[in-house]
Amino acid sequence: MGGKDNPSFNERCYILLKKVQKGKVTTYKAIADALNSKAYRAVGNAMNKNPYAPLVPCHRVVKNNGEIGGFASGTRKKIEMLKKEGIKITKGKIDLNKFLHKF
DNA sequence: CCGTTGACTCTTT
DNA sequence: AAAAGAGCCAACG
Repeated sequence: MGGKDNPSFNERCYILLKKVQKGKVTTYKAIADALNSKAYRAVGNAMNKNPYAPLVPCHRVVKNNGEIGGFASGTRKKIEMLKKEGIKITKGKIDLNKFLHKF
């Protein structure tokens, strides 16, 4: 981030995501919305490539329906990290009313 | 420039 | 409730 080109869509995702504190999550849609875009999928792609982990906590991004979503190193890992941060996952789902970060 | 590719989402079966 | 279809959009070759 420090010495890159003009902020691409991806960069903006990362900057936004950095604001999500431990114990909270956000969704692909929420990020796209915050960027005034409908590029839900592009957000996922950005996370998949995230070069700034763990500074940018891409594991705190889940699906809009509370399911976990994917993870470059395996969804299993993602779940464990989230649990370790205090997020409860019931039947593979997160209660967004409780854990969703508000931008 | 055009076609493909997804860590997606919404609607309709 | 679960699956299938359609829509979306940035990145890459």
